[in-house]
Amino acid sequence: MLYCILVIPYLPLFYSPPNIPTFGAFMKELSKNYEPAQVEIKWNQRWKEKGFFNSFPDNRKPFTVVIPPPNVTGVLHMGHTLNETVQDILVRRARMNGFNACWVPGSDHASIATEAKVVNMLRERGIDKNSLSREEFLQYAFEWKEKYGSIIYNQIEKLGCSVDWSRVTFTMDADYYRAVIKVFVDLYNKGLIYRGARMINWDPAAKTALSDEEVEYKDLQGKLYYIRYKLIDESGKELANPRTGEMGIVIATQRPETIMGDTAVCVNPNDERYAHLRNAKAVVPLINRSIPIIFDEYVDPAFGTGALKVTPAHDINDYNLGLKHNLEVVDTLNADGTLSEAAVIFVGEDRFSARKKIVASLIEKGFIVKDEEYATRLGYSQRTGVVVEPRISTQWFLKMKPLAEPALKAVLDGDITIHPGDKFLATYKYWLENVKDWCISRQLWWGQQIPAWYDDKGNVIVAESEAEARKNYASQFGISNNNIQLTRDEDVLDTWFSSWLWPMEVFKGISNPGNKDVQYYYPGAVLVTGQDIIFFWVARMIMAGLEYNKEKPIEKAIPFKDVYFTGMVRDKQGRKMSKQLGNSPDLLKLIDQYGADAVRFGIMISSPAGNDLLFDTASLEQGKYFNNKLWNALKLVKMWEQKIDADLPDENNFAIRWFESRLNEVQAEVEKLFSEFRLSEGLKTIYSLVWDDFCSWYLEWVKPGFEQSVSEHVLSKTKSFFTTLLQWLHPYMPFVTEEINALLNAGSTELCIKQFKPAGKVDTGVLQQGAILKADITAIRDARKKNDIKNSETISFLKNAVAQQVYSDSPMDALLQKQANISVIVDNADASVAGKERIVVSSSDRQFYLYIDKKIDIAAQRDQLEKDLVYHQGFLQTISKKLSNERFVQNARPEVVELERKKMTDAEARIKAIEESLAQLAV
RNA sequence: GGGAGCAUAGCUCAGCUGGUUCAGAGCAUCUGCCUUACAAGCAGAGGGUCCGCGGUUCGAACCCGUGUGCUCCCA
Repeated sequence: MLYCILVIPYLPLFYSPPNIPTFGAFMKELSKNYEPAQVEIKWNQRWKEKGFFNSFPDNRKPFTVVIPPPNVTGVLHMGHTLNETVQDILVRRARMNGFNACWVPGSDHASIATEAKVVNMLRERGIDKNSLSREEFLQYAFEWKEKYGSIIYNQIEKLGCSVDWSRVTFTMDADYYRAVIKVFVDLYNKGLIYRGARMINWDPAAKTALSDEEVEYKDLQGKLYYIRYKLIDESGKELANPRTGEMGIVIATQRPETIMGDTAVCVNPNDERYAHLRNAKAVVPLINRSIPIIFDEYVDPAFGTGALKVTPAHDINDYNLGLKHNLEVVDTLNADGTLSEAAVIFVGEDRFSARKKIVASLIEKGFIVKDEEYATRLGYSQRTGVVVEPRISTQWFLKMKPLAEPALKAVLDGDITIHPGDKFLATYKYWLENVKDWCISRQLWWGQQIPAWYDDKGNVIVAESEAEARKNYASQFGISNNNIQLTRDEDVLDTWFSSWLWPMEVFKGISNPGNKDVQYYYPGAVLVTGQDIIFFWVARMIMAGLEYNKEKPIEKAIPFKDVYFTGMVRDKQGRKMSKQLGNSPDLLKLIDQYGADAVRFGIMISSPAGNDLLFDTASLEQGKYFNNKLWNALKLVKMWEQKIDADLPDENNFAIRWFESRLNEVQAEVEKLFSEFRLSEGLKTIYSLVWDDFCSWYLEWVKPGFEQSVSEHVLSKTKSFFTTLLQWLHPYMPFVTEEINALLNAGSTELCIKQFKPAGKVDTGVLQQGAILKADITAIRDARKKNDIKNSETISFLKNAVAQQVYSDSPMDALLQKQANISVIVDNADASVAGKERIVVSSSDRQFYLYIDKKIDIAAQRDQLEKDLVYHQGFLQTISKKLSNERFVQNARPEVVELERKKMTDAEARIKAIEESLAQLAV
């Protein structure tokens, strides 16, 4: 016994005949499971060597996509992964559809975020930014960019993105820089850019202005302090309220630390409580400054005490009141958020600690009447996370109205289509209709320096270079060039002021207008981006595109034809991915673990257009399993190559005709889904076609029995079907498909450039037959399972008349027998049936009888059949009720009525069949 | 405060112009299988008051109103 057990497993190795590889040998050639790591490196190299993704203008139609340039500050997160995957799918598909596809990669200098990181890096190295010159600082910043930019580019490549690396662009490249400056000067000369003092959002950590869009509001619980201000009349005598006898006036504020900036107290002119205050003055507590009482209907008498302290330097509404009433502006804060000299007390103290101290001394001196909890809202800097400080400052602005109007029109007229439109069109429209001027200056060094020069009197000259500025200044002011002292504006431009030129300037459309590339590639086909930057970026690109291509027809002026918004990637629990939560996975680790194709699959399968997706590695696992399924199908087909028998009769014609029609049918479906940008559904459709139709049905149908041969025709057809499936799948999963294709069809064209063929004809007849066959096989397998008949067990078999009719097609009949493992066909009179139990299997109106030796549970069968009968009778009843309803027959569309009639006859046939079966059971 | 969206199986979601072989998919669950491509697999199964209420209609997951719960955007 022991001897046998030890020896038998080794026998096949010794006895394998020559020339026919054993399964063992075969396994050596093709690994047990698909192993992505080496395959991905290999194909990335080969694609690059052959330059498949480098695009040059030619006479094909272009398909241009510009990557939303990731910030150089870090690494790609899952949101990028989704974006890049979607773009790659569209670009690869276009390339395979005859377009000259060009996908331009690049990155964004992200001024605030990057500068903050560089400053931190310097601090860690013990260098203070303020000790550096601008040029020195920029050198460090470029060093940073080289390091992190390359990390991002590496990730893009690892993911399999088919970008044209020869066109990689960075928003601080020399040409790009010139383009931004050129646009600034141009818009200034057109009167669209102006400089003005405004209340702006100030980031005290980054010490820069922010645009409205860079501020995020959070609800929180604040405190409202009621503070009593002393009142005095013109002679300096303290005033009491004549009606109540109360001294002074009580004011409610959330920000007691700003009282030193108060320059008035405002009350409503109709508020009788304060009618006695004309010509009176209030005295600011702690610093004893007297300020006027002003009267304005802006104040709501019902809110708080009906008296408002006015601090023009620190609140936009107060600022406007100040303008109206000609108030002094006292700015009590420094740029870094500490109290300034103007505050008189607590100078140099941070605003939040100053608040505590001021509250303490107000309490101590008896100024605070009470405090109460108050639900409020604070603005936070999107970049540094600190509370934004409203601040009066001189900044550069871009007038938006004239730019917004055409940008809105282009979308409303359908020149640009937003996907999914129902969701984001309204948002886009609302923003553009209510757009405010764009604050474009930033108090930073990392970015394009504003090309404005000032003389000592504050006169400003805007020009593309200092030389030109001097020349213009000289001619404007009549001074000889040599005597001019000009200083350049210290500030740089908002990052979005450079990235709004992206679709043009990646082709040097601004720095070298009308060049061959921009003429060919502009406008882009589709822009893929996150919905969160619809205002920051998308709307502004449309504005820039229209502004700088005014002479062209609209379809040539827009920066892209379609905009596809992806949703946000959240974690399994639906939380946003963030560094603080640590719930954002490392892309490279995921690729190591699952393979790039599986990552792409996982993120796409769970990503309905425009909806947020909950990222779960379970879907990546599904992708990995799918890779493996493809790999194993390859192994099966490769094995058949060793088993060809040219003389074999072709009995698999039915399976081949059926699958061919399925392919053509699904191709049309997939094309429609793509035209609607429903990429996730497209993948699902192909996935199920591969796994279910191809692997579970077709391959099983044509698979030769153990140690049997396969015909040349079946093999070549199967390979061609498989290749087509790989080709469709390629845009989603480029590596595994390319690899399998190469192994399946040695020396063939690479999939990434192989052109799609138009869909062939669909034979609906054979599709219907296939559906019937599948249903019947499943029904018989189910019956076997329910009656505990092993698949290997031989059964005798009889069909009713309807089934006999359906299975008069003999190849189809052969497949039914093969797949249901039926070996003996009997007729009613057959002697072999005598004494056997009979199981009734009904599938629609077809009935199959299985004869077996063992006892079966007739009662259970009867129960099941009776349940079916009741259901179908009920069904029939509702349909006949519907059809006997005159209003239905009159109002419904004819084809609907026809369908109902068909349903009725089908139900009748089904009921008849079930009744027959029940009668048979009774025998 | 203003606006938009969502609610369907245990989970994540499809469900196009309203038409009971239309309540569906994937994952998860249960059952049986190591069948020479695949146990990362095969074969089968169960599972839902389509958020509540009212209305329109011959007919509602789908249209309208309303309530509840959640999400996002803007101030």
